[in-house]
Amino acid sequence: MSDIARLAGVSPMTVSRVVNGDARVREATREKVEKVIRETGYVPDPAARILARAGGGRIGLLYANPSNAYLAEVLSGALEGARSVGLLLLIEPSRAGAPDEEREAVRRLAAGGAQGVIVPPPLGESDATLDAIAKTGMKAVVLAAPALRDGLISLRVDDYGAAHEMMRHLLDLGHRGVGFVEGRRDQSATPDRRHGAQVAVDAVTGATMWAEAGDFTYRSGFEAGQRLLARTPRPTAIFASNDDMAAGVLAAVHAAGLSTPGDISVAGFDDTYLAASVWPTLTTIRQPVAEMARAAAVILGRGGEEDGPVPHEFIARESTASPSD
Amino acid sequence: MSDIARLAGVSPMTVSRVVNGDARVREATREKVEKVIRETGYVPDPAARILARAGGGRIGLLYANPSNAYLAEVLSGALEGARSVGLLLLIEPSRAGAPDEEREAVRRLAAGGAQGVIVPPPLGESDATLDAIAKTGMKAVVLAAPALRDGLISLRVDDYGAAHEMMRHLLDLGHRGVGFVEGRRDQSATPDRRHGAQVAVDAVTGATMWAEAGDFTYRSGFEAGQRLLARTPRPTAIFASNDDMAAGVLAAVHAAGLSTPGDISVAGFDDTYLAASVWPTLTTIRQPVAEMARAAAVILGRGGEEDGPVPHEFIARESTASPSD
DNA sequence: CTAAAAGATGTTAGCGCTAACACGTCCGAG
DNA sequence: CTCGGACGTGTTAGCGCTAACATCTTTTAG
Repeated sequence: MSDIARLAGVSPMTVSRVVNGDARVREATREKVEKVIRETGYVPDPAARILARAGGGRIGLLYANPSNAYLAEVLSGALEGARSVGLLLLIEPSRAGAPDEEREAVRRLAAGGAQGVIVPPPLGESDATLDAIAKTGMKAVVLAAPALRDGLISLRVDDYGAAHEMMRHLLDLGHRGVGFVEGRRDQSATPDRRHGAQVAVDAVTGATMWAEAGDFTYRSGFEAGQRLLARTPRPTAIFASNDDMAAGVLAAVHAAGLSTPGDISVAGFDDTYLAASVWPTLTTIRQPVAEMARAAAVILGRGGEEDGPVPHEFIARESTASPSD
Repeated sequence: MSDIARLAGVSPMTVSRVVNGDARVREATREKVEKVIRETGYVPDPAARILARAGGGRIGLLYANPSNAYLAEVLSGALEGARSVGLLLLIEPSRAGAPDEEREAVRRLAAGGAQGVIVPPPLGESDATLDAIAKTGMKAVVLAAPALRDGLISLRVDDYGAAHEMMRHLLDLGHRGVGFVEGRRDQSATPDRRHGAQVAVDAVTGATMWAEAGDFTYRSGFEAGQRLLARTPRPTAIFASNDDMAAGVLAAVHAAGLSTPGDISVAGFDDTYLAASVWPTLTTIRQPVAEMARAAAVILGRGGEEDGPVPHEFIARESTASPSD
């Protein structure tokens, strides 16, 4: 860094300011420094930055295995958000369902000097993690989960509204008997989604919704799909509360010798990688996960308190159509 | 750290020695210090360690979106491996297929002081990434890909052997007409797996293998499955060269009104999350991805040169059985 | 045209740790 | 004994950067 400073004819501190996007640097100076940086290919040393900020400027990202499908997006978003506000991202593996490990992960982040922590699902609804965070006094942003404790900031889509919208879509297509596959009972999005779907159905005379239990896995979707297809009258559409289960429902439909969307429309929720790769591709609700993670990093950095629902997006694909009769 | 030193009645340097397992510390002193560390829950600041070690002690992990399913495992493994040898892990998003971004990601790591880099698929077979790495002089360990350049260390399972073993399993069950779904042509595991399967088939008189193209996606598996099922005589088993495609094949089997494994056995490869979540669960080959990533970090840290195939594991689940006739 | 405010840059100190060397203290060989 | 070395521990300096404050320069108001 001092080399850069010398080459640009300024002090190291000014270089630091330029690198960190400090506003109080004259345009001419900034350009001079940036030019030298570009020419030399200088990149600041992350370790030194962390150290110098000692206690400040770091945030943590917890992650647990089950959030598999999200991880790449969460990571990218958080990394980018952290970079944009000049924060360092400490990444720490945790393990949902193993309270000791969850606590240890939080403790590590705190020991690492994180002032804030991003908590993706399913950790955001885990008492062990939440309590440990509260104890350290770190700020926390939970993703896709409600703010279960005071002081928590929640970034999530409006599950109720999104489910309502999806069910509305199915009803508008003309479906009157619709199956619904619920998610895990211990996640608060589950009742929200079901409720949204139910309210949409109740608003249409002659429409009925049959709900079946599920646990967000492909397999549970497959089984719930089989149960729904065995009903008389048979539903003409099935709305599963996540994509994995919707894929399972799709398999059940095919296994029953029926086609999608010809005989049965199928809808999912989340817009994970799976939604666009199964056949037919799934009509679903997109949660802007990367965007949420980026926002979380920015909130933790700037100390902002932006709460409230994140906008979701209805994604129409091939798996829904009007009933054939 | 100085707190620990004070509490234990020693100098900070001695604490450092204890933390780093330096041999020249009297047993009594070590115990005293360790006791204090345990009681206080002290965790050394990785950033400061790295910094003090002047430039050394950092490795990078590149990741590209498509490696979605692997990411969580690769990350956990790499993080743990890095921690175990006291390295700082720099994580850098890249984008396979965008040469400029790939080069930029590598450049960033090099500038960040990484002396080595872990390259998960599909970046390990990308010229842009590989050339950029060579230019920086960093050591590199590629995961699940061959060492396409001199000096590269490759950590991969024996694709040929594993495919041979899986096909052998199907033949042993009594299958004689077996479908095979290939992966993307630009990944070297593809011919290896096909070849392994082919050789196993050739060793059994009366056995035949029909290969279909695929590109590792669920959808391509579904389509290849449909083509294979349309053949006469129809295969009694289908071996797809990854789990996503195997799941697609499963869907095709069900769509054709057939059952698995009753009518058609299906086998996958990789043992991703999907393999255990579809119904029926997939017989597949497990690649110890987390283990490989951990090993990569350790190799880069210790400067070891351990090469050679990583042991894979044959996982028998529900999707394969003897043919019904 | 001057003084004070505002803006831009420099200086000093230190983040938490570890190399490198300096300093005891105890040992056994001569 | 007495000296060289082995051993255990402390001291000093500095890794590359940034907070906080100090200083210098420009602007603005009267």
